[in-house]
Amino acid sequence: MLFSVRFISGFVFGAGSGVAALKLYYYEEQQTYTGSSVHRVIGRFGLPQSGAESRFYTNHVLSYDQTHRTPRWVAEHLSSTRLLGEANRKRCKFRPDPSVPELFTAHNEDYLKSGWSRGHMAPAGDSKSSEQAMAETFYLSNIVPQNYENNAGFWNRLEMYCRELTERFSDVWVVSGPLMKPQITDDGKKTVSYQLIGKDEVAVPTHLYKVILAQKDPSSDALAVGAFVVPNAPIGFQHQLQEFQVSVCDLERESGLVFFPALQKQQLSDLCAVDSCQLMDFRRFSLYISSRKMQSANNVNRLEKILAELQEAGITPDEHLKQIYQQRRTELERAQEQDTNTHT
DNA sequence: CGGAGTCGAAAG
DNA sequence: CTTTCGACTCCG
Repeated sequence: MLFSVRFISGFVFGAGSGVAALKLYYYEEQQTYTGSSVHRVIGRFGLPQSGAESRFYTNHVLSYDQTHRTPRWVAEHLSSTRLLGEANRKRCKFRPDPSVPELFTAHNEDYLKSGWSRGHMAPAGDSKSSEQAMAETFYLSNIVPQNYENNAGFWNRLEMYCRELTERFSDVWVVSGPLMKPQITDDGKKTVSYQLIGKDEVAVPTHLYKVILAQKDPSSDALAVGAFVVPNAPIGFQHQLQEFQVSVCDLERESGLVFFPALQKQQLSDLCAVDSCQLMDFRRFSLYISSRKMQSANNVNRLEKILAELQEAGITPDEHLKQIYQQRRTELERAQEQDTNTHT
């Protein structure tokens, strides 16, 4: 069998930023020829293209689904050092991926007021290492319609857990994506049903999946893997991550994808047997969210309100939060002092 | 006047 | 951390 693969280089200019030209390399759809003349004739005017080729960005790789206007999978590599950085999502914005043809791209209008939020597959929080890397995670090629509570809650905590794994594993690989699971209808028929939103008819997944592969240290080949399928719906703190664990094999059959195909799977251990698979509990999560809110508070009133709401929820601040509170308070008071001075 | 873009506030 | 939304600006 003979593979004819043409190497294409495309230049795409990041709209708005107007600075760096992003250079994307990608393979044109692979076309296989048997060498027989009949197949050359069938392909005389080219064979159909699905646009599913791997797309490479600064800190993630994805395959796009032109039918659903979402990614089908998004792959990342996480490590403690690669998570460092100062890139800020405040300077990023959701936008169509300039490398996706207009005919197949989603737009912000599809999501706004749709009842669904724009959920990152490669999280922005994994790309703090550079503004460019983070900006690319905001391309709609990396986004799926996601239940807001799920996005800000359970899925958010799952993403935090992936980052936390880099404290105990030297290297972590994550593949995330949407899933359309069939339901059994009243008449007993297995049926796939999903909503389409906006003018571009972006497909709302019934579930989201995440496959996590973790390596203890670079020298050993001790690998652990876990696959999780999470409903695209609110999931409360009473639920454990393990409740959503599935075998990689089952997920592969459901998704039609083979994950980490270069891996010797029989050498793998179960991630949840080697690690805790415990997401942040309500208290820790609330404390963390409050700390982030305090750091972005612009006045002392807001600062007080965050503290009050926390105690309203029955949570007493720990020392770490108290420290952040005090630091931010003195910062704000000092700024206010300066402000009044300049205005007198 | 209305669309587009930027900014900051608020909420899970 | 994860978002949405409204107020504001600019401009044809």
